[in-house]
Amino acid sequence: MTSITASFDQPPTTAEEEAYLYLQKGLRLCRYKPGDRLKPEEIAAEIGMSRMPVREAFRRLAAEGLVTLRPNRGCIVAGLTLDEIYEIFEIRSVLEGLAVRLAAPKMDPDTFLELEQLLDRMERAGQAGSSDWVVRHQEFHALIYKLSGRPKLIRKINALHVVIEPYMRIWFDYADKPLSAREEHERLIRALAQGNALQADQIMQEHILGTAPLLAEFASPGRR
Amino acid sequence: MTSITASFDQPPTTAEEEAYLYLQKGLRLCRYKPGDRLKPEEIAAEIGMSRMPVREAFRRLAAEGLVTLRPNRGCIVAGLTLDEIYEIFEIRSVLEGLAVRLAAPKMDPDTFLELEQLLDRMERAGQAGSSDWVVRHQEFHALIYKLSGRPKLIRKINALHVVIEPYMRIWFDYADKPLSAREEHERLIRALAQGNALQADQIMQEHILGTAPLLAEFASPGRR
DNA sequence: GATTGGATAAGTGGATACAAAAATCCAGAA
DNA sequence: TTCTGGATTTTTGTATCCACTTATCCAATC
Repeated sequence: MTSITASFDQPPTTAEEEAYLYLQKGLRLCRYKPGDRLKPEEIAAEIGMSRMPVREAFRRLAAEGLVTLRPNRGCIVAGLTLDEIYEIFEIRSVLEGLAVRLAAPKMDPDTFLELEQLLDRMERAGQAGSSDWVVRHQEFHALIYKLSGRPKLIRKINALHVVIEPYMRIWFDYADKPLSAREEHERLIRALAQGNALQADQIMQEHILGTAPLLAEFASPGRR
Repeated sequence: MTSITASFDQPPTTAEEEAYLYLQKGLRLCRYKPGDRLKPEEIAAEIGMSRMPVREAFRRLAAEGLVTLRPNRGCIVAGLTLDEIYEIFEIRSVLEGLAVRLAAPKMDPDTFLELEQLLDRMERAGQAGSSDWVVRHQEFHALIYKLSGRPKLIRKINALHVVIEPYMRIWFDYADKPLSAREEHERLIRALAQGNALQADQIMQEHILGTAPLLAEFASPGRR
């Protein structure tokens, strides 16, 4: 249905697009690790093109903060310090808080039902220990954000999610998240159903800032 | 001192960098208008390089939302609809609110003094009708944000400022801003001086959302 | 007069080539 | 052994070239 991360709907139309998606995927799946050097020639060979489109893809990724580009020094996978992870969570908290605040007045019974169903599926997936939980969780949040009707805001939120995905992945793999998150999610949709925008905002901010310390615990070893 | 917008400190080290700064400047100063088509060849000729670095600069600008890039259709200067301007102001309000909230605990007497001095200079520039007001105003805000100690947050705020600069420019030229803003600025630094983070956040959000309608008034005619 | 089809021009995307910069390697000296 | 300086290799930055897509223009047709 609605994916929180960028749409992979249509196949890439240009080589640059293909390179961009290929690299983004590699970064999100941790195929490339922080500090790794991405060599244009190598990557170009992997996907069967010349260095040029790859270089252009680098520029985009750099603008999104996924890699660092230094003149004559090539492209380095950007890592996040603990402070930076926290900072991104702070930013997320206000952006996603804003999104739910704006979504609250647009809540309708149909959407409420859909959200409850997603919660149920999350619950089941969580109990089964299925990785499906992550996907449903993203759908749950994406659905709410979409309600806000703010495309630019949603783009910014998604961009941040891509940046922290490698760190979230560590967390998802080890932490016992479904239990802790469940109650907050229910409080959230209840506030939304009541049209209590400020409370929903508040819950979302706590929801996000609450996960930051947990994540730091897993992200810290081996991080600069 | 501290400039709110990107640093023009050192001269560009690569042709791509030069193209990027050249284009960004052109966009900020409204030399290129929304809907204009930017032809790589033309621009490359203007600054004495080939199309390649210009194309790469386009990618960065596109990632920042300043231009739109469509396959085989070239590079179009992005315009903002009224809705999009509002949306950006909403995003700004929470981001800059967060920045002052985080700045509050780090406030010290020296900085307070510096802020007051900047307010005075703004006051004088405003009464003289000098465009200096805009620069001081940016310095004032930049100083507070810097206090927050959140580099990524500051970068995001600055990026948004670049996007709306052409619209702010219209507003600065016509509106009677110093009078309306003065009181809010004073309330802001008073809240900061008292370490009242939440109140400072609140004031900042109101400060930003309050200017949005004024700006829309000027931005609307002729905008799609 | 408006519309359509196709020739022509303009522009874009990508590969290759080449110069310049950085990284690497290795021999010789301390 | 460790450090240093320079030659070699690798990699990056940019220009140029070619193929292909899109835009423009003009004439033939309705």
